[in-house]
Amino acid sequence: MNKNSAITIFESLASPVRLEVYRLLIRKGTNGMVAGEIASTLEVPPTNLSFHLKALTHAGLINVEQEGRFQRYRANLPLMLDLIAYLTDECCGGKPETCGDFSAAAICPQCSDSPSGIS
Amino acid sequence: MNKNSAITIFESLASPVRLEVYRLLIRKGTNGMVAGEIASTLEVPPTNLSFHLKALTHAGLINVEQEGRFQRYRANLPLMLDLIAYLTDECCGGKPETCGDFSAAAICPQCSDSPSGIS
DNA sequence: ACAATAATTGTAGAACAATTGAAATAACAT
DNA sequence: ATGTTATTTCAATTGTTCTACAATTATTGT
Repeated sequence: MNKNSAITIFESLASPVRLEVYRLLIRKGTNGMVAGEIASTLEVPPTNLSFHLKALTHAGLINVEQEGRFQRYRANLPLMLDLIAYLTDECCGGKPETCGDFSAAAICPQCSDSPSGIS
Repeated sequence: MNKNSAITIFESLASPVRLEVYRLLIRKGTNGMVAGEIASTLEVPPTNLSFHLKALTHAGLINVEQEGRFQRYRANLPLMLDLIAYLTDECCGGKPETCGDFSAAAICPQCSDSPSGIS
């Protein structure tokens, strides 16, 4: 994970259509969905959906696999873990004792080690 | 957390300047930073930084507190937890047995309960 | 009161993203 | 082979966001 990848991911999820696509695919888990199903479920014209699927795929947030004339899309959830790790990389400057009320034990490695960090 | 809040958060972090501000403030933890410090650290003109700080504040990603003529900004890390919970809300349709190789145990509540989910 | 410092607001032009419809590509069925 | 279905690409239009400069507000120090 780096700055450019993170930006691309955030740009991808900053669109209502793409956010709904991503959340839908997370709900569908390993099965995923083919493009047409996504289009009819979310009531987005196929041509527009294709534009958004391309953006999500380019960001790595979803994967695509061909099935005959269908394209099956699946969410890439682990990428979200990388992104969170990138954001909280050097939380509290790596000094747990300064974390105090930062209140993000569940997300910040340093806060978890802090005396006031709730595990 | 709802769709509009999530969109606003993603839009906020989709800008290189704002992403760097947010990461910088996470590193600074509870101390935070005043606007001028952020501007000089990231080498962004104050007028432009102000524009981005407003967007981040509006999204709830950072908080601001007045200190005399300074404005001290701090990251709101817990909001990130809400966002992640929103994304993974109904992961795998709530059926752990279908999670399979979804490989997101650390982030998806259902996957964590699944036989193949790694805790 | 006056000047200096910290930060924000308003405005305008440039850059970028989203949507649409028409056309193209590719796979399948008859 | 031909027609049909699934999906993507292209081009044009519209709307939004970014940046910079000038002006403004608010606080502090003399």
